[in-house]
Amino acid sequence: MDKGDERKKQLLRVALDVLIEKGYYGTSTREIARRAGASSGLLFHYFSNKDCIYLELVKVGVAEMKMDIETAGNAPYDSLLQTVKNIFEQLESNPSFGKMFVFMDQVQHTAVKEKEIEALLESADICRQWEPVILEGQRRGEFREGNPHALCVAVFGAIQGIAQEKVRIPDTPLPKAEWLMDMIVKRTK
Amino acid sequence: MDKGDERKKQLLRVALDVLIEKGYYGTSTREIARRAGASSGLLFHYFSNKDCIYLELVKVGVAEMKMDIETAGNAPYDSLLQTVKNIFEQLESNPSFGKMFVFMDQVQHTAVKEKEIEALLESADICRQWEPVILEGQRRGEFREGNPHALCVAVFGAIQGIAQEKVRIPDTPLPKAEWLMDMIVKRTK
DNA sequence: CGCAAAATTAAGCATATGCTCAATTTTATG
DNA sequence: CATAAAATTGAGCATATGCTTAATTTTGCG
Repeated sequence: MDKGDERKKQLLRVALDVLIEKGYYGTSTREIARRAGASSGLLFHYFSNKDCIYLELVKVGVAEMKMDIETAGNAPYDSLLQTVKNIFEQLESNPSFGKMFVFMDQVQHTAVKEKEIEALLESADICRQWEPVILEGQRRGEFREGNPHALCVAVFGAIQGIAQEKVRIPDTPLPKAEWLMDMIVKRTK
Repeated sequence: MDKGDERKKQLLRVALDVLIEKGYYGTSTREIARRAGASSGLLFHYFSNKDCIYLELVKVGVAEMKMDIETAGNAPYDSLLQTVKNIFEQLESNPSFGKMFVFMDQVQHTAVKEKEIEALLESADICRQWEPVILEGQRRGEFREGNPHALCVAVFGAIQGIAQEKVRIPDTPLPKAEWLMDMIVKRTK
């Protein structure tokens, strides 16, 4: 039972809440400490500085955003549908998952001059992740023609926007994953 | 040529940029003034306090978000399609339009204890705006069945998320408006 | 118990912040 | 040009911030 490690995790949880509420620059180390029932000194005992807390959370966020699309041989439609379904399920059941969406979105619009953070964000150009599956779907003639990047933007943007709404108003009803898929499959009418 | 009014507008423009970059709490009145080539004193000559600048921008944002869907007798599909097309055209041609999207999204996740701001945000539950047209489309059998609120969330969330991506990476290719419509029209296959 | 390692605190420093105010410069107009 | 209104400045107060440091308490363990 590493008591110190528990405190650290707790401080990170609180930090995420405050960061979502007030943004990076508006989040004071004092408030994080106070809300966690600790002193400023203690916070700086566990984290060498404020940036370091932020960086740690961004790392978690990037990892969480990388939803592995099991393109392993599966049909592009099925694997994408399953991925979207997974995300929606997590949004319904796990509030901190949605929070991370909001946090990461905020991170991407916040100018923080930290080399390491910028590198992390580039490594996780989350939107483009979907491009290979979409290309494969187009090759097979299952997905509609058009700029594959634009198709990525459509489906990923939708997920992002829907997640934001869900966090803001938790009882928001989520659309069906199939509806989103209809944006990218080839029309038959 | 009201010189003072021009300054005020300029200060508001700069304030929007800084607010998007750093969030409400991280935006200092000094920085707004400095970036606008003015002194702190001048800023407080035009705005009685920081909240007042924020409020003014939120007002503009709320107004800009209320895209009037001309449901006037038009078929729901056509009027919705036209609305989405308009939004995408503005996103391509007018960068400040996209910025407002990002700003308003940030506003909705930022806890600022200002009665007036909360009231404004409620008055502009932007997502639900679309519900009447969607209901009419369902009544006519043109739109798919399902929770109309969820259909709103799908199409509005998508627009929101796409706008965010466009602001973050300006050369992002936008999806076609018709693709978004495919989320809500009744499938024929 | 004894005692070192770990957890925690409180005070404090240098700097940044929101905002005020008296004073100065610029502008417009008779 | 004169003069009042408008625009603008810069110093300054009270408070909040990031972070340090020396000191104190709590914890685990032989």
